Amino acid sequence: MDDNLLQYIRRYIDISDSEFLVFSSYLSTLNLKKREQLLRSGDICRARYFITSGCLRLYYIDQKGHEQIMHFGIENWWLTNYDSLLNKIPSHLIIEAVEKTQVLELKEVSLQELYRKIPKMERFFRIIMERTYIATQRRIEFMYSMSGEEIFKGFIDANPEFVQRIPQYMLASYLGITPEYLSFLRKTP
Amino acid sequence: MDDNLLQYIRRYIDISDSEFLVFSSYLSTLNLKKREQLLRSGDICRARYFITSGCLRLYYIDQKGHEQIMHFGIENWWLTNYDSLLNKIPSHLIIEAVEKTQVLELKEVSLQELYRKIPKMERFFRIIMERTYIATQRRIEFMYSMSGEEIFKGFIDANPEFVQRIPQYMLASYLGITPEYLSFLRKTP
DNA sequence: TACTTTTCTTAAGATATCTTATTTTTTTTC
DNA sequence: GAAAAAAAATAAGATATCTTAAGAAAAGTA
Repeated sequence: MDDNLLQYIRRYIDISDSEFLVFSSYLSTLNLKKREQLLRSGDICRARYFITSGCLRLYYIDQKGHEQIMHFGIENWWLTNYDSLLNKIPSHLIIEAVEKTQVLELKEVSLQELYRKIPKMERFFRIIMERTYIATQRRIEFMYSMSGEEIFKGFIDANPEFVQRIPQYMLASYLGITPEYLSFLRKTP
Repeated sequence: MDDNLLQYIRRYIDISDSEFLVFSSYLSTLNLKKREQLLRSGDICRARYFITSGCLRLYYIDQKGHEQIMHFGIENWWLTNYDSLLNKIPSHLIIEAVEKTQVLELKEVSLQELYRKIPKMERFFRIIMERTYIATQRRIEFMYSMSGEEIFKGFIDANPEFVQRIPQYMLASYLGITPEYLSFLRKTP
């Protein structure tokens, strides 16, 4: 379990076994049932979550009462509400398990302490942030330039296995179309 | 000029005058005329740009030949194509001056050297990245939950002075609507 | 000042996407 | 394994937004 994480970290920085042990000591494992929430609307987010198995979604409820999914997170992704976490403001985003999910929790206070103990973790999280940002940029570009139909077809082509894993109405929300329209698009060849 | 930058950096990290001098030595000042390009389509992006005055836009040309503006940058913002910069791939995004603009150029190779000399710059750019990401997240959320009309009205309410500064067709592109539709929305009360 | 280029407006017709409502299918729960 | 709940499909009508095309206004240039 933690071995997977070690490999993941070593993709980005050199870290000794002993340093990794220190890092690990700051993490706690959480097991979530389907639909269990890690972050509730109104609460201030206090931690980052590294997903070891399963799938999370980050979403909010809009004025019309509809769920809007901003992100999904799967194995080997970090997920949190950065705005709430770093600016210490109540979250209107919800983090919830789409399926049975296991995460490693890294509390933000612990992380600040960790930065002091092992300064190179600063580098690690810089790199993670850069990569997260790039992924988001690509997504914006994708959604800017295409119609709903192209977004939908492009997404299932690029992520066929993931599409199988989540309910269709969640995919629709993530892609920014209604479930009915998605259903309509599925039919058309 | 550089004093403004120093203040800006000290908002996020403690940095001594001498450390700042080292940092400054890695920067070069560039002056751009309106429409001059900092990054051309097809080139690999090699630097980050800190805008000291003026306005840049980051955009691409879509399949239909239309400009799609992903971002604007104004005073005290960093702008670059992170995907091209960090993954060393040719950029299809263009960075161009909307008006007469002055930037400080920080080459990526220099930055890697700087991280070694002054490790706390690692922290600085981590924080900048986090803030940049949060700004983008907020924007996605904004655009997800609203119609074109609401996006437009919300944006001019939030950024009245900026709206004055750029041509309307650029604003339309940034907001993801056609200039004709924007023009139509402006009339309706 | 006049000329050229760029930007903005207007309006009619076209279309992508949403709404609402109903039915069918699949999944969950007891 | 039956009942209940959740998810998906279907379809008709409504609407937000785009397309196209032309003319007006503004800005840049000689």
